[in-house]
Amino acid sequence: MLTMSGLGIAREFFGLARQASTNADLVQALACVSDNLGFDYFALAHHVDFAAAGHAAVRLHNYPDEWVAWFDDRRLGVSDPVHRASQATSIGFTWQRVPEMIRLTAKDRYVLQCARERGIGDGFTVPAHVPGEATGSCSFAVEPDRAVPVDILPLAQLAGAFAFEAARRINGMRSFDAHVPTLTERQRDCVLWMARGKTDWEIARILGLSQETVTQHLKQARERYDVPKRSVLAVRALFDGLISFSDIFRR
Amino acid sequence: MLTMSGLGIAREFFGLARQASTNADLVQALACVSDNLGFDYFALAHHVDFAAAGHAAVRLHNYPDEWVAWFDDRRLGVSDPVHRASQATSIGFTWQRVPEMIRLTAKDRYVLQCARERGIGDGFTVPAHVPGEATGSCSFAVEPDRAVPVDILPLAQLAGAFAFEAARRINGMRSFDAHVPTLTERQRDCVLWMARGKTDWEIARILGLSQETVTQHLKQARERYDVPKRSVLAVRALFDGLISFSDIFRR
DNA sequence: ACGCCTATCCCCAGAAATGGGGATAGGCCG
DNA sequence: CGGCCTATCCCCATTTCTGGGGATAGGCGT
Repeated sequence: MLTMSGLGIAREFFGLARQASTNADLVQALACVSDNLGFDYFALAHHVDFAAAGHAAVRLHNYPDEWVAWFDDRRLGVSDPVHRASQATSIGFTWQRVPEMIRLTAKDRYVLQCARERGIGDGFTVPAHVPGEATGSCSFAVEPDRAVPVDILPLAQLAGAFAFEAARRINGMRSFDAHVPTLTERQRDCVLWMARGKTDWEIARILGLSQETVTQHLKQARERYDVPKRSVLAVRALFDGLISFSDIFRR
Repeated sequence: MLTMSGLGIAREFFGLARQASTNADLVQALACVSDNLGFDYFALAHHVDFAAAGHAAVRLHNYPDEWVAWFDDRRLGVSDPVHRASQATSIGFTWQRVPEMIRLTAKDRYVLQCARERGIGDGFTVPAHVPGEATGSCSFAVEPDRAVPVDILPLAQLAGAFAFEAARRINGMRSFDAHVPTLTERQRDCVLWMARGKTDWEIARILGLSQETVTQHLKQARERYDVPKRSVLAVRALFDGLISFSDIFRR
């Protein structure tokens, strides 16, 4: 449809992706950019067992039905070698490089071989990960007899990243009805140390309080969030940004 | 506008970043691209308390010394609002959008104000996250009286992403010791229901297992992640993308 | 001064989780 | 085939958490 070249393709795609308000819009935009960049297929997906958790995950693609059925039958969403490799890098990679990135098992090689037999040759995958959300990626692929257009890979990198973010926006990955309880400083401190795996007694030592006081703070924090267990308290506190993964993992 | 000169800048930078074998090389390349894109500053960093965990983290920048000293004094590596916001998205964002992305505290506003007073105005931050590694980002900033060059932000997005990956390569972040444990299907199921606040007994009812089996699955999951408490297990499973907030909150 | 929030401390009983030790059965892979 | 992983079940003792009930003290605003 559109004749685009170089960054013109990119500019056009960003406009489409930004305006897309439905997954159908995004599929159309991806099909367009994928075609213009010289690819045969695109696939934007969360790395989940799609059959089991379909409603919470996004998957947009124009892969052959036969391949998708085969993929889902074997529940490859999380164990697919390309998906696994995409968890080892922050930018896009061609599938030729997968063996350098992860240890391929016999099963992985079998998966790649089967993909080839079903029309999927080489490809380029842009990983996308947001802490607290399912890992995902946006891939562009060519048929077995064709080569990945290496010259435009930076553009594919951009398109993949923008497309994934558009998918997050469209599918409300971050939307959340307000009602965010406020915790006191001490309650937050206790929640943070709790999320780090400390017992009430240990938190008491760390903060210089009595064990009873820490228990009380966490009890009140649970009450404010109206959750029954500290594991949910940690999750909710993370989701609301009360504490962050960096907070928890820093030493 | 995305101009041919913009594309030229990008091409040149990718070459430099790919060839860079030391952090000094990368700093030089970043300074060059930052300048050419119309920014005054760049900062590529892991979101950690740099003073405390400097050896394991990367930080390359050309910020004013005064600002960095102020930043480190307050250990803002993890709580800096821009860093926190970068954990809520998969692509770059201008700092003006931070208030839409996270809840700003009074302290956050103070931090942003102080940055302004120390020569840092608006900016554009590209998040970079690899499961199992510290979150990080690559930012480009302008002085308070200048505007972020919005037209070239896609190029900044690309440059930031490539620069971060180059930093990972140069600093050997691709170590396999940051392993993400694999859980079995059942273990994952149990972790998910646990993160939703269910007791072992309840999970057993839900999954049609005995309470002992659920206890066992969660025990083994904790062992694989080498964590002592289910709250940490929930946090780690979230961080690694094994389960997601959408999984937990969907009903 | 009074109400409200916060932080701190205390007690108790019962439920739940943790950390050991086991066993059986099926599937997959070399 | 024999070893390894997985899923399922079971027992035990101890620790930890949860959900009730309290108390004292300071700060803050009206």
